[in-house]
Amino acid sequence: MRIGELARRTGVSVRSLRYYEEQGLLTSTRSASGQRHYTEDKVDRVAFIQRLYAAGLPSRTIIELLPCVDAPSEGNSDAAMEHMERERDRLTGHIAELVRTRDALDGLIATGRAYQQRLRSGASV
Amino acid sequence: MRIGELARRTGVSVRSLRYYEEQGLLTSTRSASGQRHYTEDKVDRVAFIQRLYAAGLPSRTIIELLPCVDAPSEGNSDAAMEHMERERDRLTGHIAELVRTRDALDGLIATGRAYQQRLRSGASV
DNA sequence: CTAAAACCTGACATTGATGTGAGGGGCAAG
DNA sequence: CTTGCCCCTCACATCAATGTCAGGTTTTAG
Repeated sequence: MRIGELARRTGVSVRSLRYYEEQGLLTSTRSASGQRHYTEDKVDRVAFIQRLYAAGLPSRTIIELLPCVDAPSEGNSDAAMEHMERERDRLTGHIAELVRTRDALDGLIATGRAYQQRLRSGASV
Repeated sequence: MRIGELARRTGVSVRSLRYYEEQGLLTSTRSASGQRHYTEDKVDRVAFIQRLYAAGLPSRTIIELLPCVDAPSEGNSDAAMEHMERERDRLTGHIAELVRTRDALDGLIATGRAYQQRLRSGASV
């Protein structure tokens, strides 16, 4: 498929797809005229890249990890393994923090709802 | 306390504290000579701001939410409540995504470990 | 064949949080 | 008084991902 279709199917902008390629995260074959062509599996890869981005991994890190995805257990250096574990732990900590923040938001929301409830039931300010 | 101490105690750079103030997220009293002075409770506020930032809320959003923190249930407009609920939901979705990503990383790590195990036990490539 | 739609490269713009540096006060200790 | 450290403002730099525009080629549909 060409870049437009990949963009449509992944919800990622054409610009970003070219950027991923520039960063070495995504590969494509080129037609004689220079147009990029992608295989079906690139859809999943783009989705995965997006998730890593969303997880806050910088592309530098993603570049290190992708070989492990491409060739699971082929040349996974100890360094790469350690890097993955570090990122996993970082992510775990980050998740915990987000959960705390969400709980704080929930608390605020509950307080606010209770107040609105009181208002509606006729209490004056 | 002055800005340097607040920075030290929160682990946030002096630059960032001034930026928070510029964004209306943090207040300070000024001494005659113009130096910022903070009360003890600002330590917690800065920590909270940092967590909201870490949760990916842009300062625009944080500005909307902070009044609800400052005066719980006082003038919480419906709009602010809705905004908080939206952010809470967004956060929930984001957390779920991060968990998925972490699980994917875990999978890669497990695969890699198994491979290294095989290597160590004498299998050749 | 032609027009529209999609693609190409390259470059500059943007956003948000933060770094950094210049140039200048404020204040305590020696 | 001077040295050193902390503070002030202003302004420009940075980083990463993405947007956007320009000028040009390719593909597709009619």
